[in-house]
Amino acid sequence: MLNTFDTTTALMCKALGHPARLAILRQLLHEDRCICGRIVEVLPLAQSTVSQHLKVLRDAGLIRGDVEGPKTCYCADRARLADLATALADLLSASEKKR
Amino acid sequence: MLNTFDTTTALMCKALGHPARLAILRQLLHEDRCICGRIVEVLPLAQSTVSQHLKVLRDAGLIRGDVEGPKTCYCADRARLADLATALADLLSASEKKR
DNA sequence: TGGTTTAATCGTAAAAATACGATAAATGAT
DNA sequence: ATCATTTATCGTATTTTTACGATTAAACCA
Repeated sequence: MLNTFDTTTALMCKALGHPARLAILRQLLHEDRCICGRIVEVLPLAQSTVSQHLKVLRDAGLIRGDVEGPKTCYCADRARLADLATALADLLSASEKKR
Repeated sequence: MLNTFDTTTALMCKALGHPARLAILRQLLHEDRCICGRIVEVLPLAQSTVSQHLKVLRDAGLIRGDVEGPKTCYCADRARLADLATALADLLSASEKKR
């Protein structure tokens, strides 16, 4: 009754299920690439908290982070986000067929 | 930096951010309408727990529940789910334009 | 009316999430 | 080599989530 689809989709949804993380993702989509410090500037949260949120997003596969010297440059994984949007749309369309 | 979009979208994502709730939604999409007891049959969770998950989904606007005598008949709000899929897709396409 | 069925709510325990400051680790600059 | 910058991680307190059994409330049936 709960399958792989559920757990991976739920993981992504869960990652987006916090306003701060959604804001972080939007920031990354907007600026394309940015370092942790930039996000700390924009959000009213401590550096350690932002770092924690970035980890959640990364673990869900929604963003990637390249270490560049002492900095880490983050960017959104657009394909994964597209996958999620598709997964939700598919959930709907699969059930439409049998109506 | 965190707006209405973020909070409402995050609320829906958060509701979907648990495998059991995703399974419940899928069940409702599949069977179109079903009562709480039916979901309890399908999931390995206690009645009170299922009821709690149904409340979370309802508060997020993803499902609706009609009281029918002693039973409550739940159904998925397809429009809201479509809205979420669209919101995520828009998030992407809005950022594509400026690349 | 009394008993049954159904679902919500209450109370509660355990686990997870959230936020922070402090610290550590790594790199770059002087 | 030392110092500054940047980010991850640690430790921790607080809040929230999750799950359960027990109880309540409402409606139906006999």
